[in-house]
Amino acid sequence: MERLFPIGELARRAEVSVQTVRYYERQKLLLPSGRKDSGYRVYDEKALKRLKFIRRSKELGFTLREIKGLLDLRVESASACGKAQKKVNDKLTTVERKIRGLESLRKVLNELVECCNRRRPTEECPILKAIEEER
Amino acid sequence: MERLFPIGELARRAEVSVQTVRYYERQKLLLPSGRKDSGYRVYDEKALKRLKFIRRSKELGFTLREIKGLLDLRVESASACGKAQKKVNDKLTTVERKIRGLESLRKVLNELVECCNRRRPTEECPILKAIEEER
DNA sequence: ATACACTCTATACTATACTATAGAGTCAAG
DNA sequence: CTTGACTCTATAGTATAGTATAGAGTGTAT
Repeated sequence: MERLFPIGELARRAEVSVQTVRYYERQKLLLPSGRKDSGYRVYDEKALKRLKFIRRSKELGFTLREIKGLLDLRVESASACGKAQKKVNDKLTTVERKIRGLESLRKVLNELVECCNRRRPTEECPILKAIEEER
Repeated sequence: MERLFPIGELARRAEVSVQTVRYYERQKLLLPSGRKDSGYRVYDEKALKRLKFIRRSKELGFTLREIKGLLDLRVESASACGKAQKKVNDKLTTVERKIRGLESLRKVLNELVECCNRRRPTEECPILKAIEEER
């Protein structure tokens, strides 16, 4: 028997607001595990994981629509793994491009720190050099 | 003498709309290099670089406010390099957390592909394993 | 000199992702 | 058995980041 908990606890543990959880439900991103007789939503640990995944993915620059796509990959994988493969590869391409962009930005930020450390503040240190890669 | 070009060419080359360029100007993110007598905006290659930087940063999940912060780092670096160092380090922390999140997501996506390749479609392949790291 | 693409300002509208509020019901500790 | 924190639905409002349109002027190729 897994422990169930109400929306307030879910929201607190995922560090989002209760309204946001209900909003995600309307957007079909996160359904409650069930309802009490009173109508109160109840959630389990899996729902909490899913909500944390949503929050973190948003921080990585995915829209709710894209996040839904990512979560659907899992659902489809059991029944139609082959069909989903192209989708997964598309997501991989996107993720890898984001990683390259961020690594380029990290490099330039590190160069900025170096400029400061070496007391050469008049150097160019151009942050615009970052993320110049073409698609 | 550097070649100057109008807003339409700038927008086309940065792959954004003309309205978006004017919107960024209102948000003080990108000023034209100058104006013609007619009032037409003119831009140079540096402005194009800046606009591309804005577009790419947005794809990496930064808000316009955050992008402004990144671009201001460069401006401040010449005059007050020392003072800006904490800011740069904060940005580095953010960027590195994003990279780790994306690498975790990439790992899970690769596992999904592997599951398909090995014809083991009934495995769990749980995408929820991704991005579980706590802050 | 005219036609057609481009630009100007100002304003209004849209999509996404929340956030707040009202008014009513529920839960649980003392 | 009450009181205070929590939850419910429904609806409205907000912030961000554009997008669209109107009405007027500009640039330039023929």
